[in-house]
Amino acid sequence: MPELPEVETVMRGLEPVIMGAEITALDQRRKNLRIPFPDKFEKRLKGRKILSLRRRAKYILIGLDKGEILVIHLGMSGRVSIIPKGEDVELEKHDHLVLSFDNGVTIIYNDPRRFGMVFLVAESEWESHKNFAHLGPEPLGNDFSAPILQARLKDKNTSIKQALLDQRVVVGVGNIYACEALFMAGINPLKKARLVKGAKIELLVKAIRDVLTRAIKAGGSTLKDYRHADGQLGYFQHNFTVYNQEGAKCPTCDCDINKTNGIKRIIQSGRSTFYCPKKQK
DNA sequence: CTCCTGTCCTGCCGGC
DNA sequence: TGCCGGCAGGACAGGA
Repeated sequence: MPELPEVETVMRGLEPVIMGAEITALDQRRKNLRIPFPDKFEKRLKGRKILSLRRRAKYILIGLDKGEILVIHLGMSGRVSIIPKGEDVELEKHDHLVLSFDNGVTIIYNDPRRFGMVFLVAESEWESHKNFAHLGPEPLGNDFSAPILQARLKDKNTSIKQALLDQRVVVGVGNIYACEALFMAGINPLKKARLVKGAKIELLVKAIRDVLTRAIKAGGSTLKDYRHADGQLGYFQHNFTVYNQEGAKCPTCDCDINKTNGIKRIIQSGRSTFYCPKKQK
């Protein structure tokens, strides 16, 4: 599920609720997700105060006192729910972690497919940790620009679509926003990455930034009191232009009039790509 | 090295 | 109604 904007939204939703609070209990309801939960997990969390919340790529980093970071990755189907003080905690299927805080709030991590990860890493070592060491630039940060993207694409023999999904090239872009950004930039997803350059790179950088920024805004606007009505963070409805729009008319050209049949769906590396063959050359 | 495929897991949807 | 195949927003290991 979640790409950068959804992860950012979850983090922003958690921040005002748990910042400064102390963890009083952990109910760990199974032993692993994709990877095992940390040894002595509750012991290491209990009594810890939340000092910071950050996002890196699609990871949420929750800084604890005593020098450890609680790292959460939502995988494909992870969700976080906030149960406010005074409300009953009713557990549902696939609720794997239940964190209680001294301010009365409860946080639940739910993940049906269990592709997510939750682990601890020392504050001083997280950047060299194997999950973070090879990550590319943040697309909304200063280290993401046309020259930098071009440098990372120039030796890539794969398609531009697959290159954008490679977290070493740029982080946070997943299947949906890769499709959307390529559409905005007018680039064919099948085009070889190394052949995307010049003005097209400029357009692509702008498209990636725009599409992610707009999605974060949409996510933020769905956060009512920093959570959905049902308490869930992480899922919100977007209107995608091409993603999941197979057969629809492309909004910016007359592709379906000349019976090219509008938005097309193809498979690249086993994953769906949606695009307009007329607009995206 | 790079690139591609298979795999982890459950839920949902459409076709028969 | 039930069963089955296909597909789903991610990321990794392993093989070519």
